[in-house]
Amino acid sequence: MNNEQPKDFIRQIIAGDLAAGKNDGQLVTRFPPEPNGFLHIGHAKSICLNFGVAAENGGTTFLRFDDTNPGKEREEFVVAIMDDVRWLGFDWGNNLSHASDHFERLYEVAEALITTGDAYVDSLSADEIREYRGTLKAPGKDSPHRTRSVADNLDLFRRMRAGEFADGEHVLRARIDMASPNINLRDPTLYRIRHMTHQRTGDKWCIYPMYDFAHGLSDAFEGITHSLCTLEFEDHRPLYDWLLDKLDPKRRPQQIEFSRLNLAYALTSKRKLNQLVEEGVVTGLDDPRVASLAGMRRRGYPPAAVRDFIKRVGVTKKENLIEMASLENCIREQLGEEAERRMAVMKPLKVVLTNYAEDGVEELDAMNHPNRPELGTRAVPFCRELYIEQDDFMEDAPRKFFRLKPGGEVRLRSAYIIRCDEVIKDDSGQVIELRCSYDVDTRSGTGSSDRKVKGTIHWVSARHALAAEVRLYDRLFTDAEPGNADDLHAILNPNSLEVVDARLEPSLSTAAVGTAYQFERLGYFCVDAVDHRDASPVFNRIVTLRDGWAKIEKQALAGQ
RNA sequence: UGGGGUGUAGCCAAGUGGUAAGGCAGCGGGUUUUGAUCCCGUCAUGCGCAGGUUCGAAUCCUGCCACCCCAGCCA
Repeated sequence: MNNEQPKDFIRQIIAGDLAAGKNDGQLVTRFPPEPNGFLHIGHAKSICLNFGVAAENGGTTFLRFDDTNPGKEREEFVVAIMDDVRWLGFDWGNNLSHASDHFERLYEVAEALITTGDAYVDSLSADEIREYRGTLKAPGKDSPHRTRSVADNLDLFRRMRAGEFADGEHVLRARIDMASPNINLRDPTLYRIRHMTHQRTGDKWCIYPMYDFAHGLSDAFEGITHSLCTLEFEDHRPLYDWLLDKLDPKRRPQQIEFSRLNLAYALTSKRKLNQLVEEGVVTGLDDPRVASLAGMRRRGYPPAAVRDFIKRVGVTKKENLIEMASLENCIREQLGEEAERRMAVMKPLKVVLTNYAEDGVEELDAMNHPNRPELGTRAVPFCRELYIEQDDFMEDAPRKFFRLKPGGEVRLRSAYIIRCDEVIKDDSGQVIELRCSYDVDTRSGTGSSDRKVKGTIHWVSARHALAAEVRLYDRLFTDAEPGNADDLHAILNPNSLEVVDARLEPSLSTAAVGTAYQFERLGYFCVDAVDHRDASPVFNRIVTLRDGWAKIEKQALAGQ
């Protein structure tokens, strides 16, 4: 993995500002989520950008909760978001803030704007305000209340704060230009009345600042130098700057916009996700099949892989739609590097080695990582009865099938070469057991035989293996069409969760919880396992299942 | 002629007047104790289109086209 951070246009601007000594050579950024839901992969871009660019330049980053709209925001999301940011590997230190921390100061600025004639209380209804605003092509017209005196405005605004009015009766507006071609400048609303309990300030306030008012000012209060946000706020920048002009802070933050990250087929819509939860299709917003950061964490995605993905995607102002394959490559690459390997058989097929001693048991040395000997080895028990993967045996195998077939040979990973001598079936013709013989001279690592066979498969000892109920999550839930799925049920993959009765290598005991895990042969999918002995989760990590992903991807594409 | 943005390969993305980086995907080959990994090769006579300036243009100029965002008392 290349650790050099490419210089995108934002990093170039910042490097230039720093070199020019702007902001006294300081760099302060912020990641400002509204605590109204879980963070998803798209947020990772903003997190990595804001925290990343600050860390690279010795700057600091605030984690600021934009909690200006009570009723939509909850403490539970605040906690989840902090967990996610930490998981991604970033630390805000003491720089944790909330827009609500600034409510008093924001109110003071509002009064000051009233005093200078830059803001006024409007008493039009929401519908009337919309009408007066005009349209995209036609200018708006002044509200009849636009000319209220400073004294009246101040009086009304104070009474708004005091709770004398009902929701919607009045609103505080900036006095800018009702004919501006930029609709955001047509006297934007600064404060609205909301008789609601705020998750942090309780019932102290019944008027709440709007995003545009609170955000720019919070940036200024916190000494933010570079306020990085997404493209849809480009039209808000003139308003952001208008506010700063009025406030005239010693350090003036600069808003810079970049395009948000869109992951093809990833389901990130809050509405759809909540529907999945309500219908019990997923266990929650942190279900391993959901593209939330919490889901990815449970799924076993290494945070370093997500960071690498964000780095590869880059930062531009271009609308984008990143292919899932790009993310998957980062995950696979990171896991391939860091994950220790263990063997587990998802769909067991019994194998009996007819020439192996009845009571014989030996401990074979297996490498924990095929390319990193420094990660050591572990002992894997081997005996007369084994389990292999049902898929690793084919009775009528095509020419190019390299795994086990009648009369054929295959190597058992870290063990011996075996030959399939006899196939045993039940009454229905189902293969239930294979009688095989092993070649004692081919024990792994002995070098006593240079015999080579084309195929290698994984296995577990039937006597020692842990029986486990394993839930296989083979992919993230996706939209049938990027960002446009009306029928939620049409986008669900019925095979996205499969429960199998698996057999695990003994070293995958409860002690292995949290151990990165990977099957080598396949691509990857997520596994949740429950050890039957104590019913606790044994591991929850990525397994490769490349073919499965490829297949399903095609299915989703064909479904359009 | 509302305003603001963006166009480089299937998907991202460098490039800032000197002759199109890199990654993903794909394709071809080699190694391999899991058909994985790894390695090697290949993949834009071309930069939305059309003109123009220049010895030289993805980069500069002109005109056009396409797509995205904005009319919350959401963020």
